[in-house]
Amino acid sequence: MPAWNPYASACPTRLVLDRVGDKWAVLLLGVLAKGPMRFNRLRREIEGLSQKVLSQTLKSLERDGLISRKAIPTVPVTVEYSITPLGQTLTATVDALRIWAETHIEEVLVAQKQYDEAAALTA
Amino acid sequence: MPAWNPYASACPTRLVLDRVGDKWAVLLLGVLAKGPMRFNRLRREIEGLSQKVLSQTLKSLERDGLISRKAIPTVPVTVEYSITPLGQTLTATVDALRIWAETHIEEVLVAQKQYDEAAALTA
DNA sequence: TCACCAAGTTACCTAGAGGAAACCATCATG
DNA sequence: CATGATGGTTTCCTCTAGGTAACTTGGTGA
Repeated sequence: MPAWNPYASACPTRLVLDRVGDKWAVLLLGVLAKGPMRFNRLRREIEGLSQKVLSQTLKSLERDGLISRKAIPTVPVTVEYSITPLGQTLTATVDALRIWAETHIEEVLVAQKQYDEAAALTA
Repeated sequence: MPAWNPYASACPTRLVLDRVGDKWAVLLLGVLAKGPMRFNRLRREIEGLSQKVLSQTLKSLERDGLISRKAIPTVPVTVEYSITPLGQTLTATVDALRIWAETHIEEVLVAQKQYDEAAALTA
């Protein structure tokens, strides 16, 4: 195993953090983890997500092998997106993060409150 | 527990993803997990990190209660940053992500290669 | 013929993140 | 007196992510 260098874009840590740090990518993986879905359905399901960004995000997720795209020759053609086994393993891991957040959010909020109050005194 | 809404900035999921998606924040947590460190030492340790962003990132991490700041009245004054117990639990969780990345990077790279080759054919 | 669905692409614009580098205060040393 | 260390703040500038909205392609039905 090479010494991973987080500054290099090729570092796997950076790759996964890029995905995980992307709000829409996480949301998409979460939705698709529940079952396959078509393009416009995803758009309606995830409020606030524009066509452009949806298209971009789906592409990069597909490129990473986390989701797969299947064009079905209906008329008009429908395109179904589904999560891959690889994508499944990632959502499982991201879930650990979600659980951390739900477990510790109170502590974070308390810390923020204290910090802000202390800052208010100084100002 | 309320139904967490990932669109709201108050959603804990978004909060933790904001931190985790921040390259420098993750790097800082990683370094501080190994032991306390002073400002300028951090700057030298983490190549490419500007003073401004270091300062900003340390502040937000401190505000979230993930690290703590201690000014020591030496001369010139030294400021020591260290990870909190709360921060420790987060780094442990983020490690799961790092492990996912190291475990599955090969699959992702293969997927990307296949995707790019297929795209090259179409073009 | 016109209108409408699908799934995108493209052009345009703007706000914000982040880098570079200068500036600040304090004290000690040469 | 000037320089260098400490730990920052401030200004300026650039670059890109992402939003809006219009356009595309192809086929179907009114």
